[in-house]
Amino acid sequence: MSGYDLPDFDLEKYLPYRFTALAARLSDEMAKSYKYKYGISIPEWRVLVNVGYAKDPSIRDIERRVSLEKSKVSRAAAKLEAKGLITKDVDPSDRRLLKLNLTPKGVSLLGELVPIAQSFQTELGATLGDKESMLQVALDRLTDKMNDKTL
Amino acid sequence: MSGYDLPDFDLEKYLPYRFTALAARLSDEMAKSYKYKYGISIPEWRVLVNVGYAKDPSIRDIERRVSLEKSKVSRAAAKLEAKGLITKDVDPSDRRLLKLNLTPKGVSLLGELVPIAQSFQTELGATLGDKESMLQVALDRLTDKMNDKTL
DNA sequence: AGAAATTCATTGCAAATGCAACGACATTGA
DNA sequence: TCAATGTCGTTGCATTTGCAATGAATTTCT
Repeated sequence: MSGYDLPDFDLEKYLPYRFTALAARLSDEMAKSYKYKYGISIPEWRVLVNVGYAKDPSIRDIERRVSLEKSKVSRAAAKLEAKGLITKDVDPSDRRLLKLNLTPKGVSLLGELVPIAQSFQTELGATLGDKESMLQVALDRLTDKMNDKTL
Repeated sequence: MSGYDLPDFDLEKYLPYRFTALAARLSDEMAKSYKYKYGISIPEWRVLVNVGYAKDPSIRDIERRVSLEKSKVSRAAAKLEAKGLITKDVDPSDRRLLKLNLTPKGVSLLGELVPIAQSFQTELGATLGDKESMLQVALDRLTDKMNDKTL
């Protein structure tokens, strides 16, 4: 018959595989809404939204929060700065750290982008119905689990 | 006060963001188990497992199933072939397609890798408890939704 | 205090990636 | 039938990425 002599394995339910595929689909779909129109890349969007919605994040903060390599964050931040969307200032209380902040231009761009993200999220919520809160709990659990591993 | 004049937005619950971060954590954690020891990369693992557990997949099939760029699949497949883990044969019924198959060496390697994936999956299942099936349903819904978009 | 170890952000460089272009094959439709 | 269109896998090339190394600042330990 067809098939090899391999252990049973249900690839369709394998979580790392499912999350990876779905995350790529969701991110690419969102990117279509801003990439061409606003000329920013996926890492730039991720950094920008973190600067807007986390308090004074450093490069390292964003690395941890978004699971984005610090060199990637650093380069995305440099591009956002070059575009006049954020500023980078050394943190006076710890001069190793940078405090990233939005410029008025950055605030204005985020103000356009966020509603797009909101409506995408709403759309996803609609397809999930009452399962969304369960999903959020499941994601919390898995995230905590992975945090423990990294300690 | 701190904060900018931005629309309300709960970044912590924003699904594309959550999935992306979690997928990266899960994949990297798994990769630690095989990357060094078996010398294969993440894309190689993904292609290999698809060749093993989907029936005669072509490059294009894998592209769709895994949301992996076809050039990425093509190059991963070339490397797996060079390592003697898979074969690539033109499909006689449609000579544009390749049929990817495991070699005995590939079967043997997958036979070692899959149990590692299994036990990781079991571990994740344990932290999710009875929520795992809900999670799978939620993932199904979102996947279907994204498939509709791409049509 | 001050030497050693740690933490941040940046950068150089080799490797990986994405995208468009290409050749081979298949399908459509006049 | 055969020209036009579409699909599949590969590849060239510019860009992006990851990783290790670096320099600056801080913390830890003796």
